[in-house]
Amino acid sequence: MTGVRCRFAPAPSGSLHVGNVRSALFSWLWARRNDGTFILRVEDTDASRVTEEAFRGVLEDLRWLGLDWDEGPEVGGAHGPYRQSERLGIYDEMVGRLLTDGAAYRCYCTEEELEERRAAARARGEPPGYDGRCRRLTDAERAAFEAEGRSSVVRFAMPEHEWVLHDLVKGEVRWAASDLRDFVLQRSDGSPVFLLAVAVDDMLMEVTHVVRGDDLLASAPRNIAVIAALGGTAPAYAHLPQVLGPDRKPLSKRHGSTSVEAFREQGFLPEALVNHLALLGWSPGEDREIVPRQEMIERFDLARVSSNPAAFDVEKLTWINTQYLQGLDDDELAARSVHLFAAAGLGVDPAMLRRAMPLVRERVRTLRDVVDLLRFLFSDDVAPNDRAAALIAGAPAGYLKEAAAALDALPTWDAATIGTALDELATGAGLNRTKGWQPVRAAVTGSNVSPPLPESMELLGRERCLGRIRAAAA
RNA sequence: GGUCCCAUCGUCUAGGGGCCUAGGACACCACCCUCUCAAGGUGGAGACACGGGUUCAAAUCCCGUUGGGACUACCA
Repeated sequence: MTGVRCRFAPAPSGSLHVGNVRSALFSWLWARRNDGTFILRVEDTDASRVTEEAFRGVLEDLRWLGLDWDEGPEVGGAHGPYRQSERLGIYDEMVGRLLTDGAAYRCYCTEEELEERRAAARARGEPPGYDGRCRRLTDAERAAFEAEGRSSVVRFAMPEHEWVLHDLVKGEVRWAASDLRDFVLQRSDGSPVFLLAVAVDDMLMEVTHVVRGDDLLASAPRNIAVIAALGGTAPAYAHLPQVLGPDRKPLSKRHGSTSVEAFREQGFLPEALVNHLALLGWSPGEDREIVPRQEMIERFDLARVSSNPAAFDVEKLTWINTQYLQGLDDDELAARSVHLFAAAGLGVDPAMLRRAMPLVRERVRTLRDVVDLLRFLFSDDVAPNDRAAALIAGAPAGYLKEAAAALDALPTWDAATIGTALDELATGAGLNRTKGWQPVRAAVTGSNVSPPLPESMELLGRERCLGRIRAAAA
């Protein structure tokens, strides 16, 4: 008896969008939860649109998210190959079997004819699917079409009875026989259609649980029928509700930056993204929100997955991200930020970056915030932003010049000493700490917002601080 | 149009007949803390779509209405 086998079968369209990732995650969680096998299968039969780069993007995203696969591209497995483009021969063979068994038939209807009859059926208020005409062709008629040189597709002869699916999250779903019409398995150019490939692969790969979006719910009975016709055992199905965008429309390219890549570039941690996605349609119970991976695996249960759609909430993701960010130690936080500094065109001194971590940890929501907050350390271009310029302009006459002199005279350069000096300076000018420190902050960092000032200045070094303050004073 | 799916605070959810004058989280508001910004703390506002049933009792079960969504291809 084989254990639980789950799969994720994305079309390689570049970076995965988070709705797909949620499906991948739940499938992965179910496999892990049951000490089962997680399979990655790439649905790349639509060769025209698939690039090697898009394929790599999918693998990269999954790895970044920590959704490791036991069978699939680059890791192999006993049920390969795992790219549908490499399985074309298998689909051919299966179509042949279906044809000889009479479970499928050649259909010679042209697109125009189909369209016409569809429109007519619809006008009569009947289900618009294929009417089954070629299913009943006589040998003579078939021969005539062949002689005529008509091209043909292979259609599946859908058994005419009611279909019942016991979906793991939707419960019992029924379809009347009349609603499930004969569908195309193989196009006239010989290429397999999704419905065929999925069924064949799930069967051959011995998948036990198909966890996917509920936009595929209606294709379940077709998948099952094909597998049955092939003599296989159909897997159990769990159709997940859609992930919605802020406008409550299914999340799609229309919502712009919803790709894993985009979130990574915006400075989100994979564990935060995973955590948020896990909470969409599933709840760990006990009012838990932050759920570490291991615990997520232990608590996950398809039976507890909700069947109503959930909207992806960047605000909540951001909050979750800060929770994880605060849990990172200095080395990790620094290491995870480095690539974003590079992306921002900033070269970093690793030691200095590392020392700055305690200053920013509790004031960043994304890794990009780390870059924004620390930019002044790694770039001497600190032209003040508008608010900073206003602070500098609003300082008492000669205030910054005085500050430079006082700081220059300090016996030692450490946060405590700097802080005391700044306070004395402020009191001398009749200002409170807030008012007194802000102009200095603006001069040193170019911004009205920064990590704690004395500590920041210690890190920056006396010379660079003085240079900036004098420049601002001028 | 047909078939199917879905319906608790703005959002994610807990809830699976009495424990609910509906709990938690994000966001929001106020206050506290405070060198800016955050983080943190305290408090606040905020929901069972509607209408019928069933039942001693319904957010929870059933039906309908309304509203969303999916599918309805030689797309996946």
